[in-house]
Amino acid sequence: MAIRDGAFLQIGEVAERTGVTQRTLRFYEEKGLLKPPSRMDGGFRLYSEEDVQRVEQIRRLQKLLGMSLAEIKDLVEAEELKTQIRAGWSREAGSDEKRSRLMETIAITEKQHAIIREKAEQLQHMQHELEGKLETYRGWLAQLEAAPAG
Amino acid sequence: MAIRDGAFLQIGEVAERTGVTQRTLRFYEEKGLLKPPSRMDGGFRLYSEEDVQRVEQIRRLQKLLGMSLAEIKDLVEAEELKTQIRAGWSREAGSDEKRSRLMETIAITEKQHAIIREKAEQLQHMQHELEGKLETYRGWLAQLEAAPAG
DNA sequence: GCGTCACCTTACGCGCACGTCAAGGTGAGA
DNA sequence: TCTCACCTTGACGTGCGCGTAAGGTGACGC
Repeated sequence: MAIRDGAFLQIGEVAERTGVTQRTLRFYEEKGLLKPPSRMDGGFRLYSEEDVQRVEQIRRLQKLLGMSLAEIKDLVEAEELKTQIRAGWSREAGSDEKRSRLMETIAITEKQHAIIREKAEQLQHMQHELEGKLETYRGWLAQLEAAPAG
Repeated sequence: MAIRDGAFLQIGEVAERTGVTQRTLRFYEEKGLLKPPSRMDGGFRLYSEEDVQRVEQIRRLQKLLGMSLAEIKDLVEAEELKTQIRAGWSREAGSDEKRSRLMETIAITEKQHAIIREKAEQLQHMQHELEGKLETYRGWLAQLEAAPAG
């Protein structure tokens, strides 16, 4: 039976939910894409829902953007930073530090945004190109239907 | 000195123009992504402008969509089919065959379109997500600027 | 106690997409 | 004819992203 200690998941469940293998989860951890999860006494990994979302994000970045894990690592490290900021947001040190951290976060997010925006634009370009081709082909087809002579 | 026999290019020039290595060009040929180019007497490969465009398309599909060369091969084979259709368009057999080929081409193009459309949509989703985050962060920053007390 | 099951680490293996020599042939000018 | 840049075909090497045992641990059920 699974453990369901509140919101913690074992590696098998995380694998099932995210569609990756356990090996992949350990691999991501090894490569620094996932922070080392907490453990049970026996050494079993205990993942949070946040970890699950991280995995899903990694997969999206892999499949949508074709990014390498090294590149993705940079991005998720940035995400980590954001989480840290939110965590210590209210109770922490001076507002100067908050401000500088926040600006860093914004800079990182803007970078991510720029990357995605560019790809999205290129994809839309390809999309429109294909739509044009399709119209052409359909035009030809219509001509054929209209003039059945060889 | 390069040869410039009309529109034919040696592998080195193609490499330079497309930004891939000569090895990569031979590799693509080996894998069936590029049709075997014509050759000089001595065996040197002679590429056409069309080949150059094919290479550029392959690279786009790789980088934008993160597709494997095997997947790309399917797509460019479809492109090849289209080219064949256009080549033998007027002088070839019955209009029935034309029609069926054309419909096949349309089906292939629609598939490509569907793939790209989906990716483009997902990317736009991510893009909007990031834009939302950015607004949030900028709001926080504004709050900080307004209330300088720790 | 014993089996089963889900997990653990360690470590070698694999497919992909090329990189990188090595050894030699080709083409055109001095 | 010589030279030299450019090309040829192997064939082995490399980095990435995992796959796949092999051997062991801890908790549960009988």
